[in-house]
Amino acid sequence: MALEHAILVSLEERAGSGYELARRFDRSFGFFWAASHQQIYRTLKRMVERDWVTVTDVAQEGRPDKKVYRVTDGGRAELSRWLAEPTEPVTVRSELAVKIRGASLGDSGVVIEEIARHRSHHAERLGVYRMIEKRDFADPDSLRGQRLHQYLVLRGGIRAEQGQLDWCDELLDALHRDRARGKADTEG
Amino acid sequence: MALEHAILVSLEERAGSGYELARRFDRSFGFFWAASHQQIYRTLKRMVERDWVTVTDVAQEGRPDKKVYRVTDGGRAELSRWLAEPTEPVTVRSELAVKIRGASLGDSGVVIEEIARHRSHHAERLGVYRMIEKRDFADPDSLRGQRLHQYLVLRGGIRAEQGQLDWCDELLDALHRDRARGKADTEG
DNA sequence: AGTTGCTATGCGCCTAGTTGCATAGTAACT
DNA sequence: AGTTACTATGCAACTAGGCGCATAGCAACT
Repeated sequence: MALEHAILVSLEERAGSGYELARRFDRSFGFFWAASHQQIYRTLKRMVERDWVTVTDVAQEGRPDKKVYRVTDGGRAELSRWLAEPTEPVTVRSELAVKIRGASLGDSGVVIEEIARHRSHHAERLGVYRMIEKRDFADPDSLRGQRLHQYLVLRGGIRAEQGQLDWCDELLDALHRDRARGKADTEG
Repeated sequence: MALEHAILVSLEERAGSGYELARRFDRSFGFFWAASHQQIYRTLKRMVERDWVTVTDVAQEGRPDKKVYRVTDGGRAELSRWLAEPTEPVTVRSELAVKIRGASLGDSGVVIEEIARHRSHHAERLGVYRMIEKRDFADPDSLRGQRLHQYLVLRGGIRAEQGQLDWCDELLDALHRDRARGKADTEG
């Protein structure tokens, strides 16, 4: 699993608390890896036990104390080990695809509505990603190192959302035409 | 979760045993939903308890007896209910993306090798899907109903694999150029 | 007689992840 | 004084899924 490793990467870039990590996972890191705060706190606890990170209590003004986590040498070693280890390519697991296969057996109208809902979702995500691309990475050819890597991950998100969006359009077009033909058959 | 619903859809199209379902999930259904035989047997057992399917022992010649599962009215009702229920769009969860972000902190060479490995994987899957598309769906405009839905799901698989492949190419190109620039800096 | 391979079913343990709930300080608004 | 919102942490129970292992009939080959 990669949540631990995603946390190691994030903490290497900048030390922080569980709460801060959760916010990072909501934003840039969450482009490709969602994690709830419960998961993050539990994982951090385990990582402390394994000596991959250390924790320091930090008093704050005007807000509750926080625990700042920092990567140890052991954590860096684990990250190197994991980077060199092959991982399985993602298996696509699409509930929407199951629903499309099920459309023959039920009301295809509700499936079409569902696809439209997914289309909106992906269009919105894509809009956010495109905005970030334009705002933060105006000159991609000049990027290097960490900044380049951030850009490339964003590109992956853009490609994934664009792909889903295009598929939704293909689905809606084909299913609408199929319905129209079915109606013509009944009437004619 | 959709494994139960994927099984319902598959069994509605044709009744079968756990073993047969496992093979279907290895083939067409597995384009978008992988499931091990252990998972399928366990899920079928639960589905019998819920009266979504019935089971009949069938003696066979030259091979072990099998248990054939059939969808009940209750199962069909559940499938309808689920089809109408909104599902969350898939959150992309890419270990490869985590590794790219980690490349700044470790050996970018091993990350490039990993991307190349993923590229091969996606190229191979895409090849299989394209072959099926050409062989089984030569005239997509004429498709209707169940056959159309099968084709549309395959199209989703093609789009997903093509997207991953293109991203891998973009990654390899950018990371190679970044390395070459770094080398030029050291030498110059 | 032994091995390999396909068909066929299933259990037990573990990890990862989700859901719901609980606590608590501070600030700003009503 | 009460509500809402943000910061900050965490547990308990549950579900899904993966990994390893076990059993067993039959066929074909060695």
